[in-house]
Amino acid sequence: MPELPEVETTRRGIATVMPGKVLRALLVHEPRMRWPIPEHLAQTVTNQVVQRCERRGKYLLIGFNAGTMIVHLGMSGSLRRAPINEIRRKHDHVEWIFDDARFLLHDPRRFGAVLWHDHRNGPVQTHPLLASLGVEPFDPGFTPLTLRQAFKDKKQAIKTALLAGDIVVGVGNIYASEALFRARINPKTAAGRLSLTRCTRLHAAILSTLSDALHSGGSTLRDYVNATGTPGSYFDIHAAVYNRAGQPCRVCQTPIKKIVQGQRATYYCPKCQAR
DNA sequence: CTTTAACCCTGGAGGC
DNA sequence: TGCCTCCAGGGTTAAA
Repeated sequence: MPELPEVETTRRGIATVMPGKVLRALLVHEPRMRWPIPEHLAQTVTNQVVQRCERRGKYLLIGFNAGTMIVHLGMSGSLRRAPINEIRRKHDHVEWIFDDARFLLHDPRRFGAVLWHDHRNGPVQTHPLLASLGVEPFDPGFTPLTLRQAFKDKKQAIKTALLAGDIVVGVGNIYASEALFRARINPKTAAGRLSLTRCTRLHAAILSTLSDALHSGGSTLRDYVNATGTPGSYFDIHAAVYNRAGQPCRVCQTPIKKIVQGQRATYYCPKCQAR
């Protein structure tokens, strides 16, 4: 469910509530996530004050004085505020309980994670899961040259290289296809063959795609929180190519193609993205 | 070192 | 209805 825009929207949601508050309880109803939720996590954080709510890539970082909770939403996760007395539903695996607020981690597929990084082991950024992540797309350090340098000598297809997250984070499967369409670059092009000109186009396309999606992501998340029925979905977003196989390109009417790269679906216009 | 593929898991959609 | 297969927005890990 979450790509970077929804994770960032989630972060903003918890950041307006959690910091400065005492976490009264952490209820772990299902510890079997991507990795087991540490057994002693609840007692470690109970009655500790949340200092900050940050994000690195698609990881949410809930900071305490003693350490940082690392939360990932995986493919199907959401972290939403819920009324204190609302009945917990199926797949609501973890609860954060404050005096006047409550948050539920809901994750049917359990690809998500809740981990703990003790600050005695150094800054959270040195955690193995975070240490080799690429630059944040909205960081000023992310430039066309970042891409050109990182792609240099790579034989990997550009789509796969983008998705790997070790060059720039936050470009998920939907937005990898969307950004390449905006940049008019064929997803199969070897990363190392991209000129600086095309890296500049791709850089701008990544920023505009993510920034557009951030607004949509925010609205789908609000729908999700308020939903009594089905949550908002990224499939509702006006995608140029994603999930549009066989349908006419919005620019040239050529049917959109679907291929598989690295076991993930890629969509592109064979005419607009000829190479 | 780079690149590829298997795998973790549930549920929804569509075919029969 | 039911049963089956396929597919899904992520990312780590082992193997080639």
